[in-house]
Amino acid sequence: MTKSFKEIKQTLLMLQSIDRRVAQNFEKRTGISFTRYEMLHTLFERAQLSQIELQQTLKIDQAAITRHLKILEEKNFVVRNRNKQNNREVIVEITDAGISTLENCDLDKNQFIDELFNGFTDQEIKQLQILVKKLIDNTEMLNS
Amino acid sequence: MTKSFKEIKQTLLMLQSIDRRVAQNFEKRTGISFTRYEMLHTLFERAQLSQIELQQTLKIDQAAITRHLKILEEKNFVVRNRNKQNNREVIVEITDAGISTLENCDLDKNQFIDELFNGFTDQEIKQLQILVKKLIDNTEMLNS
DNA sequence: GAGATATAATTGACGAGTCAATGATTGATT
DNA sequence: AATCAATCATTGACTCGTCAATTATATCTC
Repeated sequence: MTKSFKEIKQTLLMLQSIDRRVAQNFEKRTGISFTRYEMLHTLFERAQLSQIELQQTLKIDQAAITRHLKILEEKNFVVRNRNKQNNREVIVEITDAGISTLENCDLDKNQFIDELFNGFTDQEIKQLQILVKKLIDNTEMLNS
Repeated sequence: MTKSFKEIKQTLLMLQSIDRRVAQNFEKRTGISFTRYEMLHTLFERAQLSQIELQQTLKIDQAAITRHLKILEEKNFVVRNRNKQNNREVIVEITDAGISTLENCDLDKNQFIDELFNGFTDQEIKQLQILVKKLIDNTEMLNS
């Protein structure tokens, strides 16, 4: 039951293009990289996290996490400390400066999301979410 | 009418993760980069194209196009010649070697698509396509 | 026809994420 | 207790795509 590749190809191409544009445009508007914003936001929601936990949430490589955190630390948006209970782990926390940076982005971020999903009904957003979830579950099986 | 950012954030994160995994896994299976496969496939469908036309189809930067074509040319999968009617343009064509490379990938590619869209109904694939199209239309408005 | 403008391709420098190798710490086995 | 394996973080080398600057050609305008 092989699907029409031509259409699938186009959909995948569009998906990649969307991602790139989202990242580019988000940074242009808010002044902070989309990935680093997501990191900060995740840390804001969940207080203290190890880098592994961040990695699992953001689904990017550990090496990338380390490098982003280095940048966020230089700007004093996060602090990092070894976990005393397990010295292999680094515990990351957002700082007040980090939180206020998040807050400053809020308007631009909301505006951005509104434009990105302009014309979408709640139903469609939910539908997209479901389909994307299904896709990512499938990608998790790909390596076997 | 700001949407629930938490869910949207997650959807966008998943989208990016899907794209990366698709590219990684496709190359691992077929031995050719996903983007370069798409280039070859586009050239196969449409015979002769300028690099600008390729760029518009693949929606990646011109610079990236130039570099991918350099690689494809080194492998003799494509040939490039200046357009005699307009010497600014380079006309790209797929070679027989390029075509047979495409053919060799076919089985792996179909297998890959089947796994990626495993459990999707035709209806769902169509739905995804529509939503993605809507999204990309919105991203095109973002810069204004 | 000469000079300004536009278009196509190329190059270099950059940021992002991946993989593989390394280091440091912890846990398990004997 | 000593070795061996597993886990977490870091680093270097790499690919990919972007942007900005450059070159070459074509088109427009006076």
